[in-house]
Amino acid sequence: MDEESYLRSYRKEDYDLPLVSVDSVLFTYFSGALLVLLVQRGEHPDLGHWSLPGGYVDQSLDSDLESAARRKLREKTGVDVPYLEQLGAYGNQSRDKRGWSVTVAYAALVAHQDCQPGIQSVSDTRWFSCDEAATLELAFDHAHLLEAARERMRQKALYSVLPGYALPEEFTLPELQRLHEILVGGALTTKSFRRRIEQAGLLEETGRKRREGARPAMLYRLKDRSREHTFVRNLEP
Amino acid sequence: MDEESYLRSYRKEDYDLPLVSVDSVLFTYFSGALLVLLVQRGEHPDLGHWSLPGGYVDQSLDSDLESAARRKLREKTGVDVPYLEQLGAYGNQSRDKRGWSVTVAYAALVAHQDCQPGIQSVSDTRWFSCDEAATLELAFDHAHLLEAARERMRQKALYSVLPGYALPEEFTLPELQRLHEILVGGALTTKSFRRRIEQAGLLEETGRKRREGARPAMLYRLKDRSREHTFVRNLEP
DNA sequence: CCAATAGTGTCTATCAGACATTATCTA
DNA sequence: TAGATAATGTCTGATAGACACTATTGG
Repeated sequence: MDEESYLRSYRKEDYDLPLVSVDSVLFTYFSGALLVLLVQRGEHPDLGHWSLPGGYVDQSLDSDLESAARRKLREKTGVDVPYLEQLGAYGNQSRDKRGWSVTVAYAALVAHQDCQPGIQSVSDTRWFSCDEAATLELAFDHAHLLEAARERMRQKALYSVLPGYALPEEFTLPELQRLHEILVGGALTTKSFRRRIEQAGLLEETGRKRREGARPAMLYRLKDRSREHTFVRNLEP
Repeated sequence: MDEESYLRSYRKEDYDLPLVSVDSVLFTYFSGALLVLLVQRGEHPDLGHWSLPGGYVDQSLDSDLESAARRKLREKTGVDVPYLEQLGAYGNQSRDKRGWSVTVAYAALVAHQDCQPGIQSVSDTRWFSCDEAATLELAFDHAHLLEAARERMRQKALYSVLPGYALPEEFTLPELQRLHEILVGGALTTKSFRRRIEQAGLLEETGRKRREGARPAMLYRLKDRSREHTFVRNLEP
């Protein structure tokens, strides 16, 4: 039999396939806290529980896994997130009561202000402080995914400036440092934090300043290179 | 409707599900070269092409994704690999001619000698030098997965001693360094390489020595901590 | 002895941590 | 001016790179 006939005769229905979903842990930073977006489930299973934004891959809508994750986030936030990174696939026979299932998890970052309008229009969706979210009984294994995303971001905070994508386009260095400190779970030394960012040339001064404390702080923008840059040495945790 | 009735009435058949497979990039080191295990496809699609060891998740045999990957590797090598790490999920509508499909890719390491008997008993499976494999027309998107695994291992070689799992239980430091150098794609400085391994206490002397060149080299074993340890600073690429 | 590979001593360069200091604002 | 936050200067410490050196083998 040649390949063409094989493909014509191939019937997916003959196989018992796992369910496939995508789920995203979308973080943002707002008024001094790390927030994560949760959606209240309106359907079984785990009806009423809070869960990560996500759902089944739709073969007609999604050309690949990342598009599926982006689509789900767009449906809940109204915007395309500026940073999305795959965490990994989690699949086993027990994580979904409906049967053997696989979810492909993503970690994502967005500026709070950019998606506030979109979120407020969807009543089942809201930001939780990350700490509070960790205490909730999330649907499926989403507590585990949240934990994994949190740990991934902690690492990123030690060797990159990626967390900056959770801030508005213009932000101050003290702001960025506080965000990194929350992710890392401890204080960072200002001097080291700033020195390496400057030396690597990852930020662009806007020229403007903003006052939060006493002295106004310079506003910066992420340069495109920031997305890929990693420092060869980690900061102390 | 309560959850129980929902689950009773839920029929997976009502949904169009993607195909789900696992594929592993199994590396080893033998006589100065990095090798990767390939399997010649005996079925459509891509009949006759070389491919990564893997296949569909079997819901009755596999309790989770990693078990599925381990099972497939066991079928081809006869052994349980000592190191297996998820690379990520790759899913889209075009990677498999049979339709929308997802593969969960793993990178794995094994000592060449440990699985030689198992491999020689399976005629469709053999080691290729990694460089040669990269030039083949592999099935599906396996060339891409191989590339991703290679890059992941390159990084590991810069900040860990994980590549050691591709060596026999007892190995010499020059051997380990040569392996790291192949992964990194360039020379490493012996002094730095050895110093950091010693300082972190990642290896255990066996007391025995082995001669390859002139002076015999001390034999070492990986300590368990090696699996998790990462250096805070990368070696120069 | 030489050639070859294994392994070390030691200096320098780089970059993070510590911590004092200066700068710029409000009240 | 005091108090607060922003930002920098400068020293120290850790660790990687460079490179010369010693060690151990066979021929």
